Amino acid sequence: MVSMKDIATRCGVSVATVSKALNGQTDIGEATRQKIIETAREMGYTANSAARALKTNRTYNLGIVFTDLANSGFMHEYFASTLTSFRLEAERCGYDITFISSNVGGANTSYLQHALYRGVDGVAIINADFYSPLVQELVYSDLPVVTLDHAFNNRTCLLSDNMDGLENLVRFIYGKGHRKIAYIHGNPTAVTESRMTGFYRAAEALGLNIPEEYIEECEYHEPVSCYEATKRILALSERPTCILFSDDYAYIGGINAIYEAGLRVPEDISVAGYDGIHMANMLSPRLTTWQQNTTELGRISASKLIERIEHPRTTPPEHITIPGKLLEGETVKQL
Amino acid sequence: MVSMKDIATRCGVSVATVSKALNGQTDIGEATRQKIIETAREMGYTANSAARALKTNRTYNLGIVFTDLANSGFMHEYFASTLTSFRLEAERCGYDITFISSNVGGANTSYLQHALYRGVDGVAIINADFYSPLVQELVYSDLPVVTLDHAFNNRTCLLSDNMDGLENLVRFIYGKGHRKIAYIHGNPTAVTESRMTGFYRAAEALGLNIPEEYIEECEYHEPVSCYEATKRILALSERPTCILFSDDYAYIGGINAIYEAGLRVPEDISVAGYDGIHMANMLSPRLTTWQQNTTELGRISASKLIERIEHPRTTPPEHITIPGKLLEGETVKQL
DNA sequence: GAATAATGCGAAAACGATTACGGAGGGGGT
DNA sequence: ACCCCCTCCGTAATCGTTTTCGCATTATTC
Repeated sequence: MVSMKDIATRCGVSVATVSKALNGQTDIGEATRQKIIETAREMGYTANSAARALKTNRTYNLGIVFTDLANSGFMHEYFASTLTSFRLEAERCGYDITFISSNVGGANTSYLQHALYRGVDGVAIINADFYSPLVQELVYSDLPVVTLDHAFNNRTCLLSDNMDGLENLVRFIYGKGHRKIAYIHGNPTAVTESRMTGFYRAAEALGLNIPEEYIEECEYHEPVSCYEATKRILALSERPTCILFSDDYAYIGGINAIYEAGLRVPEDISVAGYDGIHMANMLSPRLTTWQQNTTELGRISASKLIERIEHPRTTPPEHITIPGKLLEGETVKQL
Repeated sequence: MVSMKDIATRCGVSVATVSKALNGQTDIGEATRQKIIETAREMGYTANSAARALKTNRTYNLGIVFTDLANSGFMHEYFASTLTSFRLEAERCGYDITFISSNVGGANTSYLQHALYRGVDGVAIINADFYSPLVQELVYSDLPVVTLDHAFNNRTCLLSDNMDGLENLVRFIYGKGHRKIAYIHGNPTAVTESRMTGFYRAAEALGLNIPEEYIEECEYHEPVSCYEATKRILALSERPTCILFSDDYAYIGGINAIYEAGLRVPEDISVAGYDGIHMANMLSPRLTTWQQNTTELGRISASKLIERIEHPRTTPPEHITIPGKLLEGETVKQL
């Protein structure tokens, strides 16, 4: 590997001069700068990020906590998509991305330890168990941190508009004439809480009476558990006219239960999902759902994190809500 | 940040001793070692990977080339899943993962430049345009490299058994009594070529006559283009009894075309996919497909890459094929 | 032409670790 | 008592940068 020293000797200048020339310092003559840049190109010079990081204490590396909780062996489109746009924005700003996990090489280190070891400039927690002490430790460390879909005091955080989303969804369904609406929600998290609040808020505002049996729980992103919850609801003596599912993917299980019961969508029963994954539009009938703006979620979380890294004094922590939008689809029938 | 120097002064030993104690060198007395380890823990010491990398020329970082070609804004489950298990295995061996892209911070660098800058110990090319000169440059550099689903001379590579997969799929369908089999293949890549070969090999071995019109092209993972290709096939005067789709996800488009034509699966027409994504089992009827073993693909590519990094002399490059398996599903009818 | 200011460059320390080499001290063999 | 050999630890160089400070040299001003 060719280093600055090689360039320096070749150009007959000092290493300091090479460094300054290559980094655009102003106290270098234009002629020498050009010569240095040129020979750097010729010799195939590549900077050494480790040396730079050692000296400057900046790595231009962002840590990502992305734990596949469900362990389902593949990534939820919501997270995958958010991650993709996060990465895009980070790279646009000159940052690379490293996964931060809590045990590397058998050594059972903490997230924070790992982040410090790698010297990342900041961390985005995209997907993790927010209640775990390891996450708490990381969040309240000195590192710039942004979290996704879970708010911490005095830390910036990006939220999908879960409450509004569900409220709007219910209002839309209500507008179609439905009064008996069931909700199969996901496992309890901050996200679920928000959505439940939205659900009940709409119900109250609209004067809906929601019997207890209309509320079921399933596991997010798990069609099988959704299939079973759906069966329980379909077995009720007073069946709802519309079922809201925890998410679009789990809905695949729900629709199976519905078909098995010999019902058609939306003729016999209406349904709606949540997430707005790509597939929702491909199904037939097209699924009515609330689309979260993952592109913005990823982009903004990256840019806010970088802002906090580069201008810590002038960037206060904030809680930012990214609005989604209704995908009308065809699965909610006008009554 | 507490460094080795701090520990050294606290323990009344030299920095060298601290380093050796912490790294398990044998020329340190047991008593001093314990004392050093203990105070390191007390003081909350974390090693500095940059300094270590600078000195040792090893980062314990693996580069990943993972370009979302389709730009579909979300990750294909096949790649996402492979990536997940790659990461798992890498972390088990004490390696972290960094994305390598060809332009960071506006500077239009090459993959190789980026990899060298970050000093990764090796690179896995999971998803990229293998014909691009940037990839070629990377593959034939001095860095240890493994590629996925695209073989290069003298470089280790992991292949899903695309040829066998398609051949077995066709044989299975043939076994169910089908003789008129259409194939909507994906856009031309090395993978597509293998699958086509498998398709024709089976056809020839079984004495099938495949008219030209039975072969259509669509874009991988793109239901809309698959929808159109399917329509073209359904419009043929002599309609096939079974259609093979490029992949399970694109199939969503195909099924829509089939339903639109008023046909039922598998009563009126049989279908099969490829990939074996999670959803295939959730659909109703359950999709017949060939499941690629993404878990093994990811795991083995990581372990082979690490092997080549750690024992370059004794690890020859190899081309490894990972077998998949048939998911029978319910979409191929017994004729 | 002298004083001052601006410009261009180098010396050297520092970042935090690793490692080859050497040396002190103690124990054992003869 | 002598020599040799372990055991255990320190010295110092080194990895490739960045950055402060200072020193020449040249330009500017009166």
